[in-house]
This record gives sequence, C-alpha cells and structure tokens, in this order.
Amino acid sequence: MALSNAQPTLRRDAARNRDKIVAAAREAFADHGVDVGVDVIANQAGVGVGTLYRRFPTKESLIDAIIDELFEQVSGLAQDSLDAQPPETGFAAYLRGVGQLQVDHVGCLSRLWTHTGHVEARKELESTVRQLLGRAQDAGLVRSDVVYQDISVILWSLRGVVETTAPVAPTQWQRYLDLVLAGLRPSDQPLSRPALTGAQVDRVFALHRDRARGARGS
Amino acid sequence: MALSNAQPTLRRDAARNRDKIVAAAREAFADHGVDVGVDVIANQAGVGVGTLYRRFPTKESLIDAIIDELFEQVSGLAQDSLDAQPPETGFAAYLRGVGQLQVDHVGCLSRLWTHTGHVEARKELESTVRQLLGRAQDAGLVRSDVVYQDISVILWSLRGVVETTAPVAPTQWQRYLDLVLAGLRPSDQPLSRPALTGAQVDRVFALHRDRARGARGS
DNA sequence: CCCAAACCGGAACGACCCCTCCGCTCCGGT
DNA sequence: ACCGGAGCGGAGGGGTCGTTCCGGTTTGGG
Repeated sequence: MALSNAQPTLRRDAARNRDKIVAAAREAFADHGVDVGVDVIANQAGVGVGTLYRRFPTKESLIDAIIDELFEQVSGLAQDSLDAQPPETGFAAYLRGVGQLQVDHVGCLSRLWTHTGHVEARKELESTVRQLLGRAQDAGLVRSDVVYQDISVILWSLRGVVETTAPVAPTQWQRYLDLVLAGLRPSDQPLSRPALTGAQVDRVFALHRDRARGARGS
Repeated sequence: MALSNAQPTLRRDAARNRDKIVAAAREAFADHGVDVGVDVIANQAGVGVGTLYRRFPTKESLIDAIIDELFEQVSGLAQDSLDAQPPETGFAAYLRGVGQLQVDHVGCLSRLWTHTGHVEARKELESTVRQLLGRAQDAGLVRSDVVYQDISVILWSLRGVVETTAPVAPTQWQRYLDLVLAGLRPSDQPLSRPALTGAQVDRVFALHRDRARGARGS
C-alpha cells in the first residue's frame, strides 16, 4: 500500500500480460496448489516464463501478489460484515464469507494465514474482527470467554476442512461451521485450556512463513 | 496383517538397522514434514541411503510404514475407548486421543487420512467409532443428526489446528476440541447442510491419495 | 514513418532430490 | 576358522523445477 511510483508507466502489452499472468496464477494455484510449475502458469497465461519473471522477480513474489488480493478480500469482507449486517449476524457472516473465499483459493491457503506483510492492514483487520466478535457476544450468541485468538484457530480448522473436502463437496464446510457456531454459544461448562496469546499467534505466523520459504535444517 | 512369511529370517544387524530407520523416519517426519530428504533420515539413523533403500524400495513405502503404525495406534485407541471408558466419555476420549496422536505425528498428517490400505481395518475402525458415537448420542451428549462422516470432517479440522499450532502451543488443540464438543451437544437448531455421504468420504480419500503421489496434469 | 527502448519467448543452467549401482564388509552356519 | 552371501555405504544418474540470458519483436513518442 505504501508503494506509489514503482512503475511510472507500464507499456500497454506489458500491463495486459501482467494481468493475464495474475489471473492464470490465481486459477492454477486454486486448481493444482502452489506447487504448480511456473511453466504451467506461463502457458495458461499465454506467455513465456521469461515474461513472467520480468514482472515477478521470483515465484514467491507472484504468490505474494495473489495472497495480497485474497487478504484484501478478507479485509473488505470483515468491514462489510461490520457495516452492512445487523450486530447479530455480522460475526457469522464474516466466518461464512471467509469459508467461501477459502474454497475459491484452495491451494494457496497454506500461505494466507502466514502472510505477515502489511502489519498495518493486519492490525486493522484484527480490530474489525474484534468488533464483530464483541457484538456477537453482546447479542448473547457467543460465550464471553472466547477471545480474538480463538477466531484464528477456528479459521485454521476451517482451512483443514476446506482443503480436504472442497474438491468433492464444495459446501460441506458450511455444515461444519454450523457445528462450530453452535459450540461458540454461551455455556456454563468452562474450557479446559486458556486461549492462545497474541504473541503466540504471531509466532505461529512467523514459523509458518519461514517454513514456506523452504527450510530444512536442524 | 495378512503378511506372514515375507522374510523367513532377517539378519540381526539388518533388523536392527530397519528399526533405526523407522525410528529416524518417524522423528524426521514429525520434525520436518514428509518432504525431508531421504539422506536426512539415513543420516539420523546412522546408515547410508543404500541401506534404507534395501529395506524400503521407495520413500513412499517408508512413509506407508510410519502411517501403518499410526493407523494402528488410532485403531487401538478407538477400541480402548470403547472397552475401558464409560459410555459417556468414550467418544470424547477417542477424539482427544486422536488429537494427541496427531500432535506426535505432525508432518505426516497429510498421509494419515488418505491411507486407503487395509480396507478391512478401516471398516473395523469405522464400526468401533460408530459405536462410540452411538453411545454418546444415547447418553444425550451428542445431537442425533450427527453421523459418522461428520467425525471424519471434525478430525480433518483438528488436523488443521494441530498442524498450525502444535509447534508453538502443543496443547491448544484441546481448547478447540472443547468448543467442537460443545457444538455437538443436542440442539434444536438444524444444520444447514446434509452430512457427507460415505461415498463422498471415500472419494476424498482417493483424491488425496492420488495427489500425494505427485500429480500435476489437467 | 522510424528508431530506441522496453518487451517477449523459450532454450539452457544449476540446485535439489529420489533412487541405483557396485566394490567392500560383516554375519552366521559348517 | 572359513566362506558364501546378505548387507552396507555413498557417489552419481536421471528427472524436475526455479531462474537466467539473449536474439528477435513490439510499442509509442518525435
């Protein structure tokens, strides 16, 4: 977001090709996972790999571009859920929306929640989701000992369901989410463990980001 | 299993090395995921890769050996939960046990629930878990419209939580599981979608098994 | 219309990883 | 103790995939 004048002007064909590459990558990642060869993406975009590498210095940077898009969709969804939904339904609407976005991007999910770029935007998303959660709790729909970090965990669990079932039953995650939402309703039975701390969530992000960059050693 | 006389007798050093390889693989997979190089495993076992390949004709077969172990632990756990637990707690005990087993085997989880070998044993496990679920429902702890396939989905979601949080907070999955168990309790609010069918679950298995064998195409 | 700069394609390079091969070692029955 | 053969190690073959390089092509301002 802070970038403003990276390319003063991009030649028209180059801009067109850039868009084709991003679209092809989005589709290829969704269909075959982030491990597809760059040649597949270039083919689907109708360009050579050289062209791809002119615009994106590394495959990783191309993935980042796709994840940036996705992250902004999640942010927009959170904001919409806060603005356009009554307090009682905003929280569930957000979770369901994220579920659908995950379905549309199976294959890059491993990178979505490890995306530590844009600390600014992350803070903003967190603030929005905290408000959604707070309203749901005020409305008596969610038990009060649930905290923001639990939402992260739930989205990680949702990822597990989506990644596994989406190709066979693209809506099955909704049934699962119904169960989770039921589990979030107020209850007098305490939870056996404390929630993750914010620092722990950050460490999860950092760890999986490193792992994505192809680590091996000790 | 069905195998009886594959190796009439294995030389003592060879048997010792086989055990060292399996132990090293178990640890290496848990620490670095199934993508560790075979040389890492061989090193850790204190043998050469040639030795490893004498015993396991393929890296995949080594993974299978580890998954076989794990699968049997799950089966044993289900049986124990049925035999040694009161009807009210067996079901939860099974889920918690599977959670712990998943923590101990992060890194091969992608292969566990895609493991289609031993159709026999799978049927038996299914039957046991159905009984656990039925007892929990009879005891009024689980809503009656939950079916066996939902348990598969829940374990897939648990995998998502375990894989993400285990390295940072190895017990966090327990809090998540508390929420899910709460969500399973009887409720008059219907679920929005029907459960997966048995055939769909089978297709999920088949799909992910193929994907594990390094697919690419169309 | 013309030309320099930007852009394009895809062959080739290098790093990585699974697996094989073969000369040597060590077990264990006689 | 001896010897046949199972077992061992690790260098290297073969294949894949990310990235680079460069000769030819396209763009768009003067």
